[in-house]
Formats: sequence, structure tokens, C-alpha cells
Amino acid sequence: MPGRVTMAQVAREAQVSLMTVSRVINGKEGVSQATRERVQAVIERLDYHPSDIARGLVTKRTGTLGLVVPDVANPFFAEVARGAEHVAYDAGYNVFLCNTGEDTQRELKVLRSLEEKRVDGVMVCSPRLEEGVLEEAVARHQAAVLFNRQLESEDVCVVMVDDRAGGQMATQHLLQSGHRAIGLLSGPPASQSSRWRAEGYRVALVAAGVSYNPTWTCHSLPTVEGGREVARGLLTDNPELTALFCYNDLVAIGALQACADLGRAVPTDVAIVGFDDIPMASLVSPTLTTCRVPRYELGSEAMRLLLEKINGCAEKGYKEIVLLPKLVVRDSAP
Amino acid sequence: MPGRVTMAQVAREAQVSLMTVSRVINGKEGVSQATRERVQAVIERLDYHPSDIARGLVTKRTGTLGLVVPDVANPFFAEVARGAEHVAYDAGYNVFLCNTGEDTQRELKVLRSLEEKRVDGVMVCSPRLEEGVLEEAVARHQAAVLFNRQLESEDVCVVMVDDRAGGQMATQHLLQSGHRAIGLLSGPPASQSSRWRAEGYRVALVAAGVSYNPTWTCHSLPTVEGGREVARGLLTDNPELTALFCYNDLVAIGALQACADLGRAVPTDVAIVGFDDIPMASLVSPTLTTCRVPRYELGSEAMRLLLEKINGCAEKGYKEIVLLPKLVVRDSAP
DNA sequence: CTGTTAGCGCATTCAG
DNA sequence: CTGAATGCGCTAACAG
Repeated sequence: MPGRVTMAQVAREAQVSLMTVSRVINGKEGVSQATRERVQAVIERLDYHPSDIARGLVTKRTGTLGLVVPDVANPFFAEVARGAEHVAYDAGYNVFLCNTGEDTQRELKVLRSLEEKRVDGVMVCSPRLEEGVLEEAVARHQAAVLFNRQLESEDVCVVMVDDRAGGQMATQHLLQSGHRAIGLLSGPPASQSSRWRAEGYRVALVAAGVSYNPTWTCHSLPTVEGGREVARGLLTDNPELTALFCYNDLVAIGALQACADLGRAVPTDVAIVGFDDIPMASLVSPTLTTCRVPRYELGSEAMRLLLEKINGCAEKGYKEIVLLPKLVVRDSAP
Repeated sequence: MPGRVTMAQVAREAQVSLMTVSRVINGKEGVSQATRERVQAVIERLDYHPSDIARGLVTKRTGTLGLVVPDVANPFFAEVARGAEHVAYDAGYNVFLCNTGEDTQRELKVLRSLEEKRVDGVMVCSPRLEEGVLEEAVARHQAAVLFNRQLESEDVCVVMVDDRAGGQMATQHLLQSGHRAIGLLSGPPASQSSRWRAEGYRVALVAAGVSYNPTWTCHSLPTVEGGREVARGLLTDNPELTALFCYNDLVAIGALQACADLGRAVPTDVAIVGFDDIPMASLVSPTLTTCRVPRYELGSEAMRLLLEKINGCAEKGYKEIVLLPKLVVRDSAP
């Protein structure tokens, strides 16, 4: 706090010019070993640390990135943030974390402030901003990667999770266990991921030559309570069901409770598969078979892509990364 | 990306000097309404946004803060981060999120890089860094607030959760329900929070005139499995126990399972109280009575304190904020 | 009310 | 191999 040490002070103490110090700092050539060491010694003695602010002003590169998510407290984004931050850190970047609460106005403001901070790039999850507006806001940045959202145009890179494949592998697992009467506890109709997972369910059924029965599908709120209620209804109305594929783990846990309510044993009477693999999945009893979404990888891969765009040798143009979920077999559907 | 608009361009277009533009941007006085509007119009037409980098170089204030935590993916810190970011955002700051993984070397490096970024202040959780080293690293910053850690010296502000009070209120709750034989499933002996919670347990007993029985205390790993195992042993060896106070919710859930194993009904035969109020607490059955740690408030309060130190009218010197946990009564101990 | 003169701390020319 | 000059984009003093 006592007036930071500046390069000029180092130069004076080391009896060299500013340039020489600068060269030493940035590990550039053109400095004799002798003076390099002398300067280095002074730097350490004074505990000098260059100002990325001043440096950024001239180089146009700040070594900072922006990460925009609806809510870090959501375990999904927390894990994404961890992956992203880790990769960025290893590459020497610091990342601004910005929560938006899915408030579109706030998303816009955050993107602006990040712009004023002159970040080198942004990694954004904006589920609700109108496509055109989002693209424009994002285009103002030097580099950008979107995740968890499909865009019409191919101007900005995206990283996605293949929900359809996930729904498919979950359903396949049940089919392979011999189930033919498989119910679907779908999520909110408005949810893109819910629709894709349901689509995967259908595809798997058809591929296995099992006809898709619409009466076996119900929409549920993406909560434990929702799952419990809807599962109870579905199982009561369709006693022939021997398995359930649920939109997410919370719904699946609700289904677990519903089975307990109805006196149907899991997995003996009814097998259950969830989605996400939240921490709770391995704690409920029976433990939950589920489709793990690679959240950490989503973050790290998206960040890697962003860094590639920033430092990349050439403009590689549009790129889309699709991550595959992975089936985690536990007790609820062995 | 096409060479950002600069203040000079705005000045030229608006036929005024740089200073006038600067004044308009910063809402300062000394500009006639007429020119102010003219300049404002040009700013908007050109979509000009000032560079916080350039501004920071001269003002010595970057409008950025650092948040250093072991792991954002840990729900505790995720919630703290949300609280901190929210307060910072409202105050016009952007915050760098830094994960350290409890790696002390990395904590130091992160604090350095934050320093080079010339952040206006840092908010740090460093559970393991040696006190002297931590203080020194933190002292290099213009302002700092530590959280979740007690320091010997009183040079840097801290925000803490009162674990002892929490242990006390949890135990009191059980005492008020008439329990006299209350077991304690303590956490790892090395854990500071575990020791304080246990201390609160003892204090409550003594205050109620109930003698403290050491054989009713066991250490458990802070996991569901740990709690299940240790609870089973404790309840078997001491059938007289009618209640358990557990180090945290995971342990308490394990205890719930142990009771099921032993055929002891909860809360009829055994009442159980946990700690933390993790999301799962309200999902298990019976739902868990627990002591809620105000995580979001921890983050927001710490950030408020930090901003106060940065913008504060005067140096208010050392300050310590202690947050009280709150008892959440559910079914496991009504 | 407005403009001019100086830097902030550093890296990028180009000379020596 | 080294250094002197120049400017990044902006604000803080001062003038007018």
C-alpha cells in the first residue's frame, strides 16, 4: 500500500534503463546474463510486481476473462466455474465471475462492464436472452464462447451437452435389463434439455422395436415433490410399468419416494434412472442409477476453446463441442 | 473488435476537448446542459464505453476485487461467492474468482496475481496457510477481509460463523424437548468448527444442569457413511440415548440410516439434529432438524465489510463480524 | 463553463 | 547488447 514499487525504481536501483528491466520481466532476449541477474536481484529485493493495468493499456491484453452464469450457487454452474477457472488459471488468466440470475437486463449490463474491463474474452451461459441481442452483445468482445445453448447462426462457438444421447443411453440401459414398459417423467415442456432427453427416450424405444406409448409420459416439475406426485399418478394409472426414466435426479428421488408410498420395491418392482448425477444421487437409498452430465469438463472444455480463440495461431472459424453424458449404474436400476 | 472507440474520437466528433467528455462520462459538474447533451449524443451514437484499464492507471482504482476460496464447487463457498458477488456487483465492482484447492502455494500465487491485477481489495478464505505468511500476503493488498478463520492478531478484518452458539442452540433445543441423554457425533478432531460445535454442546448441557458424559461422544468422519457407522456403535453401546447432536447434516443423515438399521424410530425413539442445512436436509425422511449456517450472508457481509474498508470515510480499524447460525426445526427433532 | 498541460506504469519502435 | 523517445486512454491539476 505504501505506493507500489514501480519499474522506474527498479531501473534506478539496478543502474539500468527501464527497457532493460522490462526485458528481464518479460524474459525477452537482448540482455546479458550479468545484467539480467543484477536486475533480477533488485526486483526480488524490492519485491517488485509489474502492473497488469499499465501493461494492459499498451499491449491491449489484460490477462482477464469473464464468466457469465445464471447462478454460481447452482451446483451445475459451480462445477462449470471450477473447470473453467482451473483451465484459465493454468493459462495465466484471472476470471471475473458474474451472476445474472437469468435476468436478461443484468446479463447485458454484466457483458458491458466486462467490456469496460477490457477482458480478453468471455464465456457465457445465457438461457433466456433473445438470440439477436445476445449475439450482438457477445460480438463486442474480442473472443467469446457460449455454452448450454444452441444458436441458429454459427458466428460464435458453443459447447453443449448431448441430452438426446443421454436420454437414449439411459433408456437403452433399461431396455437391456429386459424392461419393455418404461415410463417417462419428463421435465418442464419449455425446457430445451427436457425435450432432448425425451427425444432420446423415444429414439431408444423405437430403435429397440418397442412402440412408444404416449400415455406413459408425464410432465413433472423439476423437483422432488413434483416427481413424487407425478410418479405416484403415473404408476397408479399404469400398473404395468416396470421402469421409469426421469428428467433429472430430483424427479427420480421423488419417484423413489412414490414407489415407497405405493409399496413398490425399487429396483425389483420398478427400476428408476435419473439424470445429472447430483451429489445426492449416491446418498439416497437405493442409490440412484443416473446419467452423469460432465459439468466440470463442460467448463474446462469451453474455457480451452475460448483460450484457443484468443491465442490461436489462426482464426479457426466456428467450432462446436458436444459433450456426452455418461451412464452411472447404481442400485435403482442395476 | 475493430479498434475500440476512444475518448479522443468522441471529443473530435462532439467538437469539444477530452476533458469535457471526461466530465460528462463521470457525471461531474462544470459542463453546460447543452454541451453535456451534445456529448452524450455522440457517446451513444458511437457506442463509446470508457476503458477501466486506462482509467485505473491514473485513478489507482480498478473497480475490481478478488475472492479467494478453496473450491467454488463446494456448496458452502458457492453460496458465499453468490452473496459476495451480488453485493460487489451492486456497488459497481467486478470480482475475480480464485480457487485454491486448499493448496497453500496456490493461495500465495493467486494473491500475487490479484496484486498484479491491482484489485482494490480481496476477500479470502485460507484455512491452512500459516498465520504469519497469510497476514503478509494479505497486507500487500489495499484492503482485505478474511472469513471462516480466526487469527491471533487483529490486523485484518474477519467474518466468522459462531459454531459454538450453533452447537449450543441445537443442544438446547433437544434439552427443551425433555431429552437428558443426548449423544454427540462429533466431527474430525482437527476441525476447528467441530471443536466449537462440541464446545457449544457441552456448555448447553452444563447450563441446563445436565452432567456431561464423555462416553456419549464419538468422533465421526464428516460423511454419511461415517455417521451411519459411528451412530450405530454409539446407540448400541448406549441404549439409554434418546437424542443425537451431529457434527453436520451428512453425519446426521448417516445417523438416520443407523436408526433405521437398528429399528429405532426417529424422532420417537431417537431425536436427531444436524448442522449446516444442506439442500438434502429437507429431502431425507424424516426431514432433518438442523442448524443453518448463513452462507449467503457470510459472503454478503464480508463483502460489505470489504467495501467499507475500501470506500470508508475513515479507517475504522479492526472489525470482526460474527454470524449466528439459526435453528431450523423439522421432523427429526420437533 | 471549458481547454491545456502533465503524467499514471509500462512496452514498442528505433538508435546507439 | 542497451537506452531514449513516444504513446496506450484517461484524469487531475491548473489555467483561461
